[in-house]
Amino acid sequence: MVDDEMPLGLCRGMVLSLDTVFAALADPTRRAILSMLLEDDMAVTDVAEPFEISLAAISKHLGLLASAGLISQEKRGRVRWCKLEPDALREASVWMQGFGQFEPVNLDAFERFLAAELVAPEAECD
Amino acid sequence: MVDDEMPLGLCRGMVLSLDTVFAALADPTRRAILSMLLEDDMAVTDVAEPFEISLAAISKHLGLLASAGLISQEKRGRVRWCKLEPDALREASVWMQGFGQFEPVNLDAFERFLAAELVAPEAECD
DNA sequence: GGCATATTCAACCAAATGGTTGACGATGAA
DNA sequence: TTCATCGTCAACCATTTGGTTGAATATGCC
Repeated sequence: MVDDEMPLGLCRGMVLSLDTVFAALADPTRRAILSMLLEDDMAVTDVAEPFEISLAAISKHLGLLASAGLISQEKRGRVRWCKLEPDALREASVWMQGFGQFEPVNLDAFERFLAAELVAPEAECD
Repeated sequence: MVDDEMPLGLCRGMVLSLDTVFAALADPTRRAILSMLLEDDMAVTDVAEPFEISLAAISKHLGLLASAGLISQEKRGRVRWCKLEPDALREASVWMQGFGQFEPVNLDAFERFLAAELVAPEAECD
């Protein structure tokens, strides 16, 4: 596809961050990691602790999140600290707003959502 | 992974819609299609017209968007009309806005440095 | 130095993804 | 009826993804 022919101003390089951000968010393990980092910064090992997959797999997930800009990582001593970077979501969020006249910026809705989808394993999750 | 041990209430089947919605949004062709449908409903052939990939590939993309709930498809005559369903974005949008809204608790100098350093170069997209 | 801990790397694997082509069913038009 | 159009299906292919394991690298501690 040639840029001139691309619909609605899409052009290569511009969409890369949307690609990577949305792809990063498409995985439930990575979303769970982001939720954990919402509480506090964490070391890689501690991030991995609740999951059953290998540490190497978690390390890959963290690398992907970092390359999408959703987290940052800083090595102090032998521990690599992972920190949420919520700003990276802004571009994607703005993109999504373009499609909706959803009620914008509703933190109540978010908290309800977290309650329902993230922090409530009791819901028939036998 | 056993559900009991899953962090933050993740359990299978529950997060499926976020998975599929974000995965659908992770592809630039599909986002372009959604942008086109923002203007008006379109037939599959017309959706495919600006792209260089095959009609079959576009058909697959549309099927994926439909299964994610982001569009609906209705066959009238021999034409299948595609229609944007922006409501499907609401859940994902709420999820993202929640993260974006959290004022970073511990935004220190290092992170600010990273943010400045890693900001994508302004893509001049006419 | 020697050992344990923290994390990544490299090689591999299975499954999913995004694309192709050609055949096919369904529909509208001549 | 015959033909062109609309769209999907099936089979295939290359690449990416998400996982594994085992080795390697860094760092902290005794």
